[in-house]
Amino acid sequence: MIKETPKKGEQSIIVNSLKLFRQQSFHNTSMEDIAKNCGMLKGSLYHYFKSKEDLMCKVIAFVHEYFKAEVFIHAYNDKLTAKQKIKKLCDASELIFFDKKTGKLYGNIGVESALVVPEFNPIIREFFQDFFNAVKHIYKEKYGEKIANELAERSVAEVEGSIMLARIFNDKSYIINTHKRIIARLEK
Amino acid sequence: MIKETPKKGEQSIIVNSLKLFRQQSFHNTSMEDIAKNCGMLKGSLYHYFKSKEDLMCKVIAFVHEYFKAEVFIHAYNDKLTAKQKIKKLCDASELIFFDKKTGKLYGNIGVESALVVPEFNPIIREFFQDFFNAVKHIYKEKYGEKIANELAERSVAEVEGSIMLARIFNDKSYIINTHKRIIARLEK
DNA sequence: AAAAATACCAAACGTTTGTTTGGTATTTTT
DNA sequence: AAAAATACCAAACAAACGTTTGGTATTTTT
Repeated sequence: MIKETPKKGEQSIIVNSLKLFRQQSFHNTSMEDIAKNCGMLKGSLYHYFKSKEDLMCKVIAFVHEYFKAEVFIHAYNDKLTAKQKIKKLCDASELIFFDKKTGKLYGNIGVESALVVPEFNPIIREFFQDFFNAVKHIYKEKYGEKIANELAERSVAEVEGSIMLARIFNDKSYIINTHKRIIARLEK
Repeated sequence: MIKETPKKGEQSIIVNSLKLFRQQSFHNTSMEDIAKNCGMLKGSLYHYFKSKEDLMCKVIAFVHEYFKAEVFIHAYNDKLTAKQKIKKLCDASELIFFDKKTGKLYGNIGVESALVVPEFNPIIREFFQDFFNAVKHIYKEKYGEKIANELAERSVAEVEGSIMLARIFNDKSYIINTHKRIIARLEK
């Protein structure tokens, strides 16, 4: 018998939800949207998640793990120079925010909902803490503790702000220019 | 006869809505919330606004005008030096984002909803265009067209990013530090 | 092989929410 | 003074949404 059913199970629901949340935001995605995308009924989702917020939390955690494994990790690869590290980090995050197929620009799903659903706040903090630590770790190769700290804080703010502007004006170059500047700060 | 009724009329509804939208965001504020705050029934709101989105658009426009009159305007006061201008601009916006009474931190209501409600996008763009122009106008006193442009883009991104971080970590210093840096770029 | 857990379906529930309708005082215009 | 516009009230509506319940195959465990 050939199984042609869409992948199910918790993990696949999370991935499908992530896709929808990225495309249409948390508030504009209903449990029915998600269920349909998974080939099941919305009530069935409650077999895996106790609420929509619970699902979202697990989606954010998934994204967090993804960033750790695919983006932040480059900061700790000691085979690279500081400049190479930051470059890899920027490239990897561009791959996430720019959809090469559709040309669409995505934001950080957590950020946008963290300010509206207090429940998400703690996990978003963890995400940014890791983001900050990764960037700081790179700058510390070239700068002292205090300056590295300031540069990291500034870089994270600049990146997040430029992602927002990029989405509002539908123009990637805000992000690309910010990345260039961040890399330049490590230039010899 | 003494009139003790809460102020009504379109303008006062807008101001009341702004207060609620700032405190609880667009999605977490219902028409009933707004009506109650105005001392009327929610149906009555439709005498002034044809939808919740229409109301929000007018609230955003109100904020935009407020920023023009109280914040951006300092960029064009030619009695001030560039440094004085940017300083006034930063001070004025801090007055808006920090609630001295409650200690609460507010965000830019439009930004957070523009990414969720496409209808708001054009008016938010106008807001940022004016913001950008004001900052650029200041930097042009010291730098050439191209650098002023880049510095303005960067400053706006940094400010917006730091507002976001400030709210997520509930810590004003992100904004304060960013303002300091922006001012420092005009130091002799 | 029996028991238990898993992975759903089908349907309904209850609440919230934005919006509409019809009417009535009050104010403004003519 | 009559007519028209304004500023609401009171009530209902309709749709969407997250969630619950009860049940049934299927798979896993014992």
